[in-house]
Amino acid sequence: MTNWTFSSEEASSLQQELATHVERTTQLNQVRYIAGVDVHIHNEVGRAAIVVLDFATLKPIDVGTALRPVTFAYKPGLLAFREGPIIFDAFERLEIRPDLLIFDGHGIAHPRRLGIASHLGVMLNLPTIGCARAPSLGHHGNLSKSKGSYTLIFDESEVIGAAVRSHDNGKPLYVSIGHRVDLTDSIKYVLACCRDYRLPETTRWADKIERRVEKPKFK
DNA sequence: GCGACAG
DNA sequence: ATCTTGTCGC
Repeated sequence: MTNWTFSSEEASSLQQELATHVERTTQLNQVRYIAGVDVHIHNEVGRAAIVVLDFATLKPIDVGTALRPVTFAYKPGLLAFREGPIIFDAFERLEIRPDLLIFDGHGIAHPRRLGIASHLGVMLNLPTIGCARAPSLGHHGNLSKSKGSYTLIFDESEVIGAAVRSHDNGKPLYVSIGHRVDLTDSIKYVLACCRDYRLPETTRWADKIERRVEKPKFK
């Protein structure tokens, strides 16, 4: 399951098949635990982290990490095949199962409507949101500079996501449905997690944190 | 043929 | 993803 050895053509057709299983309506009861997912790759060695937060307080309560070489080269539209396997490794190390996961990448805002958030959402059978820092497909109008504003992204006549201002005067985030969440809720949960978001401060703190693959203790 | 299409 | 500098808001 985590040994993905596909050609680009096979990967692409698998996406078309999996895309038929994506559900674009919200099926969330209560979100008690929400998780952020990201992968860092250096010299073809990947490090993945899934941080589970208590949604009420946004305090971290669990983390799953993984370290392994990546094999699939990056190709636009096929990010899930590069980062997916190591994300599964990290997910298996979680002790607390999140109700909702936010990915660093697109959901249905994707050529075959199956970005990494949708792909992993279907495979994990969990609600997911795509939250990318750069747009992929589609076009959108202007959005105001104030935090919380957003504008829909269209591909032809289809709404595939929204450009969302997560903080005043900052670069927008590109939010899209991953799986089992509608766009309105996707935007809502992303903004809720950006409650005190400030990129420069986040970066400064991140620089001070020693990279580690051991599981921190929260108790 | 050219451009676009996360990380 | 990466790299660098300047600018602005709080």
